Amino acid sequence: MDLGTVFAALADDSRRKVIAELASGPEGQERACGSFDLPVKKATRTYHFRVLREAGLVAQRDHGNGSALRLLRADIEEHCPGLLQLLVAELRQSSERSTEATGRGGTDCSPGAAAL
Amino acid sequence: MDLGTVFAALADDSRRKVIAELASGPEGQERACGSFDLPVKKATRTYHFRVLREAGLVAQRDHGNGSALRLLRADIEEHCPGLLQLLVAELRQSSERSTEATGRGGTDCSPGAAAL
DNA sequence: CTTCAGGTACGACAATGTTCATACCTGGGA
DNA sequence: TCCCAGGTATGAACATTGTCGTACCTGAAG
Repeated sequence: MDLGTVFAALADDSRRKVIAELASGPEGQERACGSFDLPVKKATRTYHFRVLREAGLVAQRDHGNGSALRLLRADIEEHCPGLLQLLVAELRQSSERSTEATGRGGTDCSPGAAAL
Repeated sequence: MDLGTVFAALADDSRRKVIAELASGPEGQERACGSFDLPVKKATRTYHFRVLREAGLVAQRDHGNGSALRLLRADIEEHCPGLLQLLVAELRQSSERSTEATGRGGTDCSPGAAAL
């Protein structure tokens, strides 16, 4: 687990969002790759998932037709304690911001945002 | 303090080393820009320091002839708790590695590494 | 079987990031 | 005074990254 690779992976907004949403969910949760709302085409999505895998942050399981991501929480907490909290806090802040703006109905309709 | 900018800044080995060495030193310590042993020319060094400044990680004071870096520890700890510990741990590991290899005389001759 | 949604692989491309040479500025010491 | 060490600014070369179109594969539904 290389810090440089991890930081490079987390420098991108889309990838940080994926990790933060996974970290907001329960331990061991698998989430469908298509369930992340990213502002990019699917080829780019595939690319981002690969970067996250190669940084050792997630594992990807192939369902034949679809696939799912699982956060490698134990590894991350062991090598980078506190890192996930940072990302979750950022995600929470951004969803608070959009809740303020619209009055209701921000990003927190995503599963797990209210859970932990 | 933008997480994306911070992670991008810390994705580079040289920049991570600078922050880690500053974080290993005492609070409020000022360290001469030239005292960091980086494997790049001085123009590149200047560039890296600028990236660190613009990420909000360090402040730079001009001595006329030379200049010095100071870690913005309070800001970092407030917005990214635990981040500095990660970098210090990585620095310590790498200097342990070189100490093992040579038997003695690794990177820890740099000021501040043994101090605290 | 045919079609379709979800993914991947590959190549292309623009945008960014990293590195350096060079020229320049500044202050301190010979 | 004249250098020199330490920094910066600029511009160029180069590498990397992020994005996408396209072609392709796979399993499920009709």
